[in-house]
Amino acid sequence: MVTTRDRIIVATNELFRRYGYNGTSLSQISEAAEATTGSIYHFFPGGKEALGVAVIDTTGAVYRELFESIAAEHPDPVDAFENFFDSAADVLEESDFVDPCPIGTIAREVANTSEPLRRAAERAFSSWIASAENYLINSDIDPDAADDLATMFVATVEGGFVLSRTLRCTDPLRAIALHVVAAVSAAPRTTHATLAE
Amino acid sequence: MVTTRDRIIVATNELFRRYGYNGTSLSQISEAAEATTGSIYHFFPGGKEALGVAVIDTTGAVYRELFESIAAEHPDPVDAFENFFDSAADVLEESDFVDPCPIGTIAREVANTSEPLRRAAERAFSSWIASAENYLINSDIDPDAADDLATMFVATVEGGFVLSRTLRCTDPLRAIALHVVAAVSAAPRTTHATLAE
DNA sequence: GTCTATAATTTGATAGAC
DNA sequence: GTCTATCAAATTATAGAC
Repeated sequence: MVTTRDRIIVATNELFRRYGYNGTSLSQISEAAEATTGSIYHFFPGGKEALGVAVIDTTGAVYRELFESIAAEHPDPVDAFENFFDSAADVLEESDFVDPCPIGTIAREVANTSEPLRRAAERAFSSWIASAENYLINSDIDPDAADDLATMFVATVEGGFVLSRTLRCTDPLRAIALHVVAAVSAAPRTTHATLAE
Repeated sequence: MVTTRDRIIVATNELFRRYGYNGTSLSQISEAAEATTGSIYHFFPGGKEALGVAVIDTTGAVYRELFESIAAEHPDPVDAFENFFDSAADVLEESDFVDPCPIGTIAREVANTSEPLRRAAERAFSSWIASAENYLINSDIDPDAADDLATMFVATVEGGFVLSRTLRCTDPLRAIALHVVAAVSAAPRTTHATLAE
């Protein structure tokens, strides 16, 4: 069942992807969500800022789960990261280069003006890094290397989105994918004790 | 001689770094630049958008020149990239995590609403990639590898800024630097014909 | 080139009926 | 929970004197 609250969050997410946080007005949200400002303030008494936090938390979890579902289908991390970047490039192109995710944009807009929003973005980024790190360790990448690798992965996703979206071309995203994959390939593996020892 | 036009551009750049494009008002700019709105419109008849384009073009050139001056001092690309990321991390920390550069933020805010601003950001990114590629080729990196490497460099800078600024910690930037440096080290070199042949 | 004054619109947010 | 009406403040931009 789609509640009014859900409709507001989904519509706001779509608007933030296109216009960012400061570029989206409550009247736009009201219209797109088919909910009056009274309704918006009923569900989000904290106003636009509280709504923004809810959008970031929701979208952050969706993207973490997307990564984890791709990871679950690809035991080899090289395959998983290749697949993730390929999918991201396809989605970007099909959407006519609308940002796939509003979190990075909002993070940059409000990092110096809203602690609640900044901390929501921090939660999202940290959860992605932790998820990627966990997957890498379970795929026998050395734990000491996994953290840096996961951090670099999230950074390149963010950087790739900005470049590809601004240049309106998926080449940057695909060039970056090659290097992330190379870094994963080159990473030291966990050495397991064998039965023969 | 510092002209009024210069003052407006510098002040706007500082405000955009902190609050983004949509988060900065003309009244803030007027106050920070010590110039009335009449003056702002005198120098930028196209209003806020035209001023934004001027800011992006100016800052884009400044950062390209910064990279080129670091490159000129370090013949070995590994040293150059290491130095660049180290400096960036230091600057970010010293400024209490204010964005060092407004271009990526503006690019994400307006990519779907202002073609003049989007194209200005595209010019800046492309000039950085071209500059890094040119330097890599002159440092005997294989030209086929140099383009992808330069693209990845710019993407990781952008991604590293978002992560480190949002997490208020330079670790991401430093983790990323390690991987960029590793990618440069692993890149194929140009094989030169020698006199002995 | 710089100034003040102001137009026209939109912003985020609230009050109170139903 | 949803609605309409409305507030005060801020927004970009312009006009015209100096």
